[in-house]
Amino acid sequence: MQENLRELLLGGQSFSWKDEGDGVFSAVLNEKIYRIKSIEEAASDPFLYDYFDLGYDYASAREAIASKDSILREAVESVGAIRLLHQDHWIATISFILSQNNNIKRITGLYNRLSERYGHEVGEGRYSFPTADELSGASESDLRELGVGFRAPFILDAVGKAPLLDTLDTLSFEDAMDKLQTIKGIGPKVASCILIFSYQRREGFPMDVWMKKVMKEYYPDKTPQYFHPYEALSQQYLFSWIRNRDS
DNA sequence: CACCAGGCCGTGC
DNA sequence: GCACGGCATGGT
Repeated sequence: MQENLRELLLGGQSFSWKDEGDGVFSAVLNEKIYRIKSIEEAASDPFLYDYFDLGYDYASAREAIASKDSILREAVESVGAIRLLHQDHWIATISFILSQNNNIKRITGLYNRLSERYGHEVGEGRYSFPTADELSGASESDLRELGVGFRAPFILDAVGKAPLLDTLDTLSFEDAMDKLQTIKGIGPKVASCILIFSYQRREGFPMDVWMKKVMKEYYPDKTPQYFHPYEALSQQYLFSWIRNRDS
């Protein structure tokens, strides 16, 4: 099945990637500028191998999901091959704090402004996303001037609690959810996105406005448990499917 | 002008 | 426990 690199990189899992045209996508990650045109190119790079979760058998997962019901089959066939990224904990946390009551285009803009203002240049005029330490120099009014709005105090709370992010790996999913939600601005939806897209917790099932629509319309009597053991990937397929169909 | 976007917080009941 | 208003900003 055809890899849908555009949906994977620009579809709301990550806000790090830029479309350079001609099928090329670039991002500043791991203190470097990465440029790729296909998933296959990532296999030879240890960082990207891990980032793109290349050790997981997505072909089998996709087939299992598509076989579950006709809606999921439609979603898988229309979206194509996508994955669940394995992003940096800190970057994912701030990214999804920025995402609340916001849209992907504007989230990406805020991500880039934070990088250019508080990150550091890695070459070619491209900037890394700021570390918690780099962001600790920002005041609430500084952040509001950048355009983050009411999320400014949430970002500052996350800066103070950044060490917490290194304590989640050994916890159960529910305990990790609870601990993440001790950071202001992180509720169930944002916490599950962070756990899926940064901690490889495939049992997460984020309920944003798009997924509420899908569940109400197509799964009125179902819970996320219905999609077990592919909650997160099923959710990502349904999210991409409905968003591309209705927007 | 209104309503929406990968929601959450604080308050009231 | 659940319902509801408020919240910054930019797009439609």
